[in-house]
Amino acid sequence: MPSTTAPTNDDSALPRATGLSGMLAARLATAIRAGAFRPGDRLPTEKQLVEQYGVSRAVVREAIARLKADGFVDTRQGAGAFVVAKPGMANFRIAPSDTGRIAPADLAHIFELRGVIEAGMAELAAKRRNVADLAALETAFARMQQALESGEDGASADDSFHAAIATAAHNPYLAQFATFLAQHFSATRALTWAASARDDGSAAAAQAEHARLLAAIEAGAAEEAARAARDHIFAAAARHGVAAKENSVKD
Amino acid sequence: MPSTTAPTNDDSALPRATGLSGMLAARLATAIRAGAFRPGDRLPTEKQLVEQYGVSRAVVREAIARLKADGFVDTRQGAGAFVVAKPGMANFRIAPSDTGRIAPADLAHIFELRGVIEAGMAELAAKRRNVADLAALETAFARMQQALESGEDGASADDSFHAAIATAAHNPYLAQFATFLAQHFSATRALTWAASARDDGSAAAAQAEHARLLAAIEAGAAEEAARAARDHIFAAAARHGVAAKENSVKD
DNA sequence: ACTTGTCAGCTTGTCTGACAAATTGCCCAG
DNA sequence: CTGGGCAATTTGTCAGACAAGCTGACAAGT
Repeated sequence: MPSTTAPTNDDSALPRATGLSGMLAARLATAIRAGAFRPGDRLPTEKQLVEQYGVSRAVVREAIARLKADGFVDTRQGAGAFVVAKPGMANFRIAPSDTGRIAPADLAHIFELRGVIEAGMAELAAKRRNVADLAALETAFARMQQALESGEDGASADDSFHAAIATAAHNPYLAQFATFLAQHFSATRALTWAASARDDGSAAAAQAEHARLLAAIEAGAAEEAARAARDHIFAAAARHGVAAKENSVKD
Repeated sequence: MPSTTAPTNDDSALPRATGLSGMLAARLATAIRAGAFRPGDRLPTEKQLVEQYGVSRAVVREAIARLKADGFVDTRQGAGAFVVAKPGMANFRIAPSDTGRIAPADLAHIFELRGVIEAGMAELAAKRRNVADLAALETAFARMQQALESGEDGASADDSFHAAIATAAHNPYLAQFATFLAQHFSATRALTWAASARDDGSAAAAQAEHARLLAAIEAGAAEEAARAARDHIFAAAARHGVAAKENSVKD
């Protein structure tokens, strides 16, 4: 077995997390998701975990604190740490905290979620935008246009454009969630505006979709804005090889 | 100033968190959000925090671990703890972790976000539902109908109905986010199906909206399903006194 | 027989002190 | 001026101890 860095076949081969406490937290989280601890069960005491994993109590406590922050367990002084009824529902994450990566097979679903959000946001933006919102939209659009013509990187202008739509929707929660989703697509946007993508027309196509979206918002056409935003997200997904799911009715 | 429970003017008046570490984490989180520490800044060392707040290093470390889990800071051994570029973007929360409560003024925005999600989900469900999905939808609808006629509590059937829509949309991320949002409205659903609401027709109205939504999904009418879902959420908001925001264009 | 009060053991929360590992800045030799 | 290396600083981990709170059993009383 000459392998030196490859993971071994024991169950300590799911690191991907930094430090002892991170690894222990990841192992406990996967154990909970795997069903080793049912909701309502009390997981081993700190002393037992110390003996079982050969680490200090500080590491165990920090690992459990992370599970607590992730909404997997809830601790009560004197009683113990208990698995909550609905694990992972305290906050919403895209990538599981134990792996830290997005499965490529799930990209289509995430694009779809983003399409729903962007469509709803564009619809509200078309209804509620004021003069300041329109000015911000046009400024970002002009910056993208200049980047497109000069061949520069328009990724930051792209961010500004979508952020301006979020602002124009006048719903902080919607905007926060949209930016939360958007940050997981920074690599995608970088690809769209990369110099290599200038030749195949990716950036130009994206800008055309932006123009349609901007026009709809300026005109106050809510439904057209929603369609334009969703088409834009789906086109972006297609540009990066993420196949949109079929919408056939099966009955 | 006879007030006894009103918050005092010192900065130690934001408990709502359990334990010393929780309070310290809340204070640091609010300090970061207030701008006392800019993104990229290094916050005080553990020793300084120990001296400043009069707690042990274990408490300080646990508080910082919480901020790290919430995505506010990032620690590097030997260097210190640094505020991340975009605080609070590692995961999505409805209620700020330092207060734990939802501001009533924000309820309208949250209802709107839920309306966007439920509409998009219903639209997808109308396109993709299969026979099993339809069976689950009709079962949940029948349970709600029976609860309505017998005067029982139909909250759990209501949950099942919306969960069936999420399943029929065939997008796990969309479903997870929908259930994540829905759990913040358990009190709302309980009110709808409470015995006191049976007389004013709240439950009957909700069930009528459910019927329209179910019919649209069964017919595969995507846009009608989206409208029905959104109207249902907005009607639910109106039933609980949350005024929907005006949609007038201001330019 | 049932209730109630007490208590001992266990578990988490906090404190203290120490050492290991990693980073940073500075000094100094070249 | 440049580069290496050293020392101070800082986070990560370990170990032991006590405080605070919970649980179950047991004894006393009704």
